[in-house]
Amino acid sequence: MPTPSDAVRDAALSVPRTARQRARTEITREIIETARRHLAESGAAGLSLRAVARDLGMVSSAVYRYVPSRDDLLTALIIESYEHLGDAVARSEAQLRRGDLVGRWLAVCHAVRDWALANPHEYALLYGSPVPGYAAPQDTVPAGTRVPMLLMQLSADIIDAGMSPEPQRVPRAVHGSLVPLREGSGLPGSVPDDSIVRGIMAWTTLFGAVSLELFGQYGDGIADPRALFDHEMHRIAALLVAPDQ
Amino acid sequence: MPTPSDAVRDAALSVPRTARQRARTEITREIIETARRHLAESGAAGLSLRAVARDLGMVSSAVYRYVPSRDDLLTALIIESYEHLGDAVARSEAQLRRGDLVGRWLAVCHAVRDWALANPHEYALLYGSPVPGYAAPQDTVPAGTRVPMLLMQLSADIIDAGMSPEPQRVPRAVHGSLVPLREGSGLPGSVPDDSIVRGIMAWTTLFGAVSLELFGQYGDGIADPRALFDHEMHRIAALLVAPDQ
DNA sequence: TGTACATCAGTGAACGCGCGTTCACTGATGTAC
DNA sequence: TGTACATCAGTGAACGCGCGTTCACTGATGTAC
Repeated sequence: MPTPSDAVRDAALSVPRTARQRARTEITREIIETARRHLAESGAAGLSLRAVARDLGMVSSAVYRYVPSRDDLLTALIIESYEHLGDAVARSEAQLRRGDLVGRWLAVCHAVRDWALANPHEYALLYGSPVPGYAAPQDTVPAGTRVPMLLMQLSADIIDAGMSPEPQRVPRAVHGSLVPLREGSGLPGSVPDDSIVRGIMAWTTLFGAVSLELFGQYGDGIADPRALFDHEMHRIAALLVAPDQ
Repeated sequence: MPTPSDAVRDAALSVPRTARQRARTEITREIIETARRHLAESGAAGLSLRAVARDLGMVSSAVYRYVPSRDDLLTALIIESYEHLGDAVARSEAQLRRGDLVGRWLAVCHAVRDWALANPHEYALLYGSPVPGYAAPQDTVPAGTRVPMLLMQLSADIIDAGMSPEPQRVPRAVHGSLVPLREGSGLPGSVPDDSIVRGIMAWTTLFGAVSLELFGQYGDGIADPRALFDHEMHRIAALLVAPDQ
C-alpha cells in the first residue's frame, strides 16, 4: 500500500516515459529541491507550500498536483536528509582500512559533526525538537536507522577482530529493554548485551556532543569545539575498542 | 541597564505597593503562567500573544501593557524554565549525603530526565532546536548554566574527596579550548583539564540520552528507556568517580 | 478632606501579513480506435 | 494518419484561519497641593 510520500519519491525517481511523465518527474524534483533550500535557510517551521510555489513561478494550488500536502513534503525531506547524512557518513567511513577500527569510529563522528555544521536546519529537523503538529510516519524509520546500523556493523567488526573490551554483565532490566532492538535489527544473538550498551553510549555521546554544540549550549565557553569534540570521541573510542592487548 | 525581559520579571517579583501595582504584578504573573501553559501544550512555535490574551479575557493589545513583545515573553519563559529545571535538579541532589558522590550524580541524571519527561516542550525549548527567528539574549545565560554549575561543584567535591580518577594528559588544543570556560566559571586553576573534560563528557552523555529518548530516536527499539538510562548513567559515573581505592 | 492633574489599564479598530487547502475551470498532452 | 475521448497540469479566486503590532481613545486610579 503506497503512502503519499512514497508517491512523491517514486515520481521523483521513476524512469520517465512520456513528455508529461518526464515533466512530472522533473517538477517534483524541483519542488523538493526548492523546499530543501527553504528548509536550509529558514528551518522546518518556516517551510511553506506557498513560498515554494512562488519560487517556482507556480500558483500555490498547482503544487498540489505533485505533493499531497505540506506534511508529506516534510516527510520526503526528512527521509532525504537522513539519506544525505547516511551517505556522507558511509562515504567517509568507507575510506578507512577495515582493520582501523578506531579510525573508522572517528571518521563516523567527524562526518556526523561536519554534516551537521554544514546543514544545521536539516540536523535540527532530524535530531532536534519534533516539528509542532507533525508526527513523523513510519516511512522515516529505515532512513533514520542508517547511522545506527553503521555503528552496529562497526561494533560487529570489533567483536570479530577480538578487540572488544571484556564484556560486563548487564542488569536484567537492561537486557529486557534491548529485546525489541535485537529483534528489529537482526543482530546475531551472540552479540553480548554489553556490546550493545557500549554502542548506544557511544552513539549517545556522539549525538549529544553535536547537539550541545549546534544548539548553542556551549555559549562562549569552548574556544575550539572541534578540538574538544575530537578529543571526546577519541576517549569514547575506549568504550568500543579495548586498548591493544 | 535593565532590558525589557528584566522588566517583565521585576514586575512579576517586586513588592507591591499601590492597588495598581499589585494588579500589575498579578496580571503579569497570569500572563506568564498562561503562556507557560500554552508552551507546555503546543510548544514554543505555537506560543502567541493573541492566544494568551484570549485565555485571560483581554483584548490582544492589552497584553502590550505588560510584555513588550512576543520575544520578550519567550525569553522570560526560557529563563523560568531553566530555573525550574535547576530547582528540580538541585532539590533532588541536595537530598543525598554529600559523601555519596555517585548517588549525587545519579540524582542529577534522573532529575533531569524526570523533568524532561514531565515538561517535554520546555525541555525542547531549552535543549532542542533553536526557535526560528528568535535569538536567545545573553539574559538567559546565568539560568542556563545552573545544571552545568552543579555538575562542576560535584566534580570539585570528587576531587576534594580524592576520588577523582588518575588525571590523563590532554592535548594542547583541548587545553586551549577550555580557557574561556575556566575564565567564565571561576573554576580554581588547580582543577586539571582532564577533570573538566570528564565533566563535559558526562554532561554530554546525560543530555544526549535524554534528547535521543525524548525526541524519538529510540523508536520502538528500547522497551524500558528508564532502565537503559539508569544503567548508562551508572557506567558514565566511572568517568567521574574512580572505583574505591 | 477635597480638588486638579497626571498616570496608566484596557478597548476596539485597523494594518498588513502569511498560511493550507478546495474547487470549477481552461487548455494542452496522451491514447484507443 | 486522423479523429474522439480521457487524462492531467496549471489557473485564479475563494474560504477561513491566525498572527504581531500600532494607535487614538475612555475611564479608572494615584498624587500633589
